[in-house]
Amino acid sequence: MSVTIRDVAAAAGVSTATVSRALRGLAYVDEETRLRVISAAHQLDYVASPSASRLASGRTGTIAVLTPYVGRWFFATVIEGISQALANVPLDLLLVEVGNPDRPAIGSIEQRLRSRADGAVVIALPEDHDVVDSLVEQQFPVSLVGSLTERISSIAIDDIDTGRLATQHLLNLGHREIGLISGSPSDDTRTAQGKRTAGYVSALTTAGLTPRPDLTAFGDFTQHGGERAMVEILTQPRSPTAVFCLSDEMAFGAMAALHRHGLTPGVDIALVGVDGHPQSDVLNLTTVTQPVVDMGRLATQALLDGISAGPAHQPVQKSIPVELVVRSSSAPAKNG
Amino acid sequence: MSVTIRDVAAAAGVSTATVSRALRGLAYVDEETRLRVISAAHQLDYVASPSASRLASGRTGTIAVLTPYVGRWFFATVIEGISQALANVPLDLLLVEVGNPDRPAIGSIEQRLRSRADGAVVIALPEDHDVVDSLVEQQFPVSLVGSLTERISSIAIDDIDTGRLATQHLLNLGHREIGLISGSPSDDTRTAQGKRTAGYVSALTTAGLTPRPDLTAFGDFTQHGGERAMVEILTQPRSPTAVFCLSDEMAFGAMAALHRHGLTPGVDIALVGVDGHPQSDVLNLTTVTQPVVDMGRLATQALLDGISAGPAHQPVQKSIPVELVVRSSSAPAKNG
DNA sequence: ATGAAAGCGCTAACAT
DNA sequence: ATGTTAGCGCTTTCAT
Repeated sequence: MSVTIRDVAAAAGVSTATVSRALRGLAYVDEETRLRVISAAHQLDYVASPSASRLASGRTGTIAVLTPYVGRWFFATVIEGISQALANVPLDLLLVEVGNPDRPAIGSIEQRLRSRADGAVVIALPEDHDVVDSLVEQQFPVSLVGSLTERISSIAIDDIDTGRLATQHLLNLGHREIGLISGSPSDDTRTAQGKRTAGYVSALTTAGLTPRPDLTAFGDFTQHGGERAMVEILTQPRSPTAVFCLSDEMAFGAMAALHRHGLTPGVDIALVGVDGHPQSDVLNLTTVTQPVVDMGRLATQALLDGISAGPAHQPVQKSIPVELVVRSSSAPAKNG
Repeated sequence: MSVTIRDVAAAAGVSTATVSRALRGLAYVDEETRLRVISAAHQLDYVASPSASRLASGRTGTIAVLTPYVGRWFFATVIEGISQALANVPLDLLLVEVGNPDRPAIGSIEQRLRSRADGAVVIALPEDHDVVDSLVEQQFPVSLVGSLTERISSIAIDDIDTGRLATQHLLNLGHREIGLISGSPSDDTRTAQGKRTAGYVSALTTAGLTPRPDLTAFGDFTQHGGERAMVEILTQPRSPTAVFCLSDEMAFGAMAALHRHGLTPGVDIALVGVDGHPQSDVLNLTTVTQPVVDMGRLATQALLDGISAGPAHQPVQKSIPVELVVRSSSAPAKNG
């Protein structure tokens, strides 16, 4: 079909082996020869066939990104960081949507991945998720972003601390009836959701309060879900004076619900989110921010290091510090 | 390393050719044989090596997505649509960030793509962008989302109309001094930005008005940029009573700027955006919405059709209808 | 309906 | 420093 390594070899008057070495910058090539080869390759507009070199070398030259969602802010932003980290290395980025219960894939992902990528950055999947587990078991290089674990490279914020920080902030403001908008009803303590909830509970109990189950609702980590959840909470007999939302997007929805009920965030009900979504600024949402792009970049770097160092590599674990950004959505309890 | 087609062949007592045929669902395989092969493959946990089959067949089994940004809402959402369209076909999704002036890539993208993907969905790049041009010239299957052109499959909204619609809405409300927040100072008329601006100008001139250059500012399609742009506009001697923002994200920034200046969108200055970003709802932003996920899905489908139909394929052009969603950010001019 | 065998275009020993 | 030569694991004629 197109120009092959043989054409370049012929044009440069060398063997294909020399072309291969010269073009990949390997040693044992006379500088003069290298230049001749490069020039020939350039002239012929030669590009090595990835399939061929992958087959021959056993390396795929690609990094897979495993993510449950691609459009949501947190995930898209992590992917942006990964893409940045990959911009200056000769690796392809294979995007794989996984574990989205709405859309099951064909065939097992672990299986397909094995021969398709040299490693994977996994976004927001717990360490003992089936896919992660079987990948790790197969010695497949993996790096997690959004959850921390000892045996695998992983970058995340301290979610328990995040929950505690947000809740404590509300407590400090004098709030005593603090609701919670979580993602889904699950008592899985390994997930970000589980940990943030644990932090929330811990802060409350430390303050001598008991979490009221009737003030917990679920928003599926979407804005519309957050809106519905807030409505649910508002229809309870005794409304809270503050609500901790496990993500900014849900908090935005909660804000919308408040507005629709003629209430003002920070005046009638205090709101705190998690993420540091760009819009939290415009909407004056108090939030616990995390450096999402950096996290994607760091996880990718850890993965690349792990791949080049081999299985002996010590996994990198990095707990990224979060920061509470106080805005007008959280104000002192009016009280009485 | 792992189990190959030969192992399966041995286990099933057939040749590798038969295994290949059986597993890919080709004809001329006895049903009984096929079952035996499938069962053997299953038992051995066999997965065909993509590099090998790609090399042998000449097809890459992957679709590239070319995008200038991965984290921004519009782009991430289009990618989500593409990912959805690819979920049920055996094609990999290769994500390639291009044309982001901040981060030049290594080597020419067109060149690398040729041997890496069977086709590409290109997001928001004009038809005569270098990359698109050279791809098309090489007969490489391409499908555009975000711009329309006759010779290539393309899905987009009518951007001129979009600009006109938004501006006309403001005119209908009685506004006469209508500012513009665009992306960047460029008079390229092929881009979405150029066309929306043209629609804006057209609506104004049709109404007998002359666009005032001092009421145009640039926000780089980001929220912070939109904020700065709005500040610029506000510091002009004669402020407008309304501003048309070429994207919702910039409009959010503009809202923030207004708030910071003690002004209320829709009361002091009317605002209209473009996109239908989920947050436009919470923020009560009047906007021209486009079905972004669908557009990604449609473009992908068009690409796949084009690939299977061969070069004879008639390109699909689809101009997606937009819809003006009126919210409280646009109110009648106070007037006098 | 199935098998044999020749590649696909590279890389990686191994020679020289 | 460079060339020779076996594959890598599949697909695809061409036979049978």
